[in-house]
Amino acid sequence: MDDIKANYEEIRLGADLLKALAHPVRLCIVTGLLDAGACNVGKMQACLDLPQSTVSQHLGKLRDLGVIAGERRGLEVFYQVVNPAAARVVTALFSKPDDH
Amino acid sequence: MDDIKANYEEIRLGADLLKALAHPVRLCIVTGLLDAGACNVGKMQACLDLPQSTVSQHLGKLRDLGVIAGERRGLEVFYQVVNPAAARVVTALFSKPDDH
DNA sequence: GACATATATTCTAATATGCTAATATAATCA
DNA sequence: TGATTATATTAGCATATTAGAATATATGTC
Repeated sequence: MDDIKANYEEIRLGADLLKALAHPVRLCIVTGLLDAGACNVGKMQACLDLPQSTVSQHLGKLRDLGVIAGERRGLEVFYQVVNPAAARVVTALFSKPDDH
Repeated sequence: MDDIKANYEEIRLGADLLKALAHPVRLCIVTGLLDAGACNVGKMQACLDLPQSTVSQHLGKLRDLGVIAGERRGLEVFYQVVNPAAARVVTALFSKPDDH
């Protein structure tokens, strides 16, 4: 607790990553991508039942923070999770600890 | 990706937890508490070098979401992390994956 | 090139969040 | 009881975030 500001930069970056994940729609996207491996925007949009621009903006935030990356194939863009820390966080969040 | 809304309530709760952690000061507090086990407010305040009310409000948010709980001893209140999912998330966030 | 489809960006209004200062509560002690 | 210390709460303002509509940018097809 004494050197709480020593690694403040790391804390700040960590908080930014958590903030990117701390929205139901974005968390839903990342969770879904981790399950599915990859997905194109149209399908996500259909699953989420949200306007195209809303989904695209959330994807943009995740992209800007390096959580996901997209690859274009023809008209479509397929996204996947490329940030190991983000994947660890989401897994940890939803992992049921062993009952005992 | 198909049943992305099936467990939407779980997603929403998870996002709320991440939101509580997604601020540098609060993440700093939780990280510090996980390291130290417990700490009183005055010491946190001194470490963080922030006004008393600012720290108290952040503690309040963490308390309201069940991330931390405080126990009064005389004039002081000692807080500790009581939410396993929050602890798992912070640990996952800062755990260095093995190089290989 | 004109058109259709998939995705991204920009703008705006509404809402949420964070900070500061002031005030309130709780516990201790003289 | 009055004063002191530690912590919590409230109110007001500034800033950030969000959703949705409109518009823009690829890419592919005719």
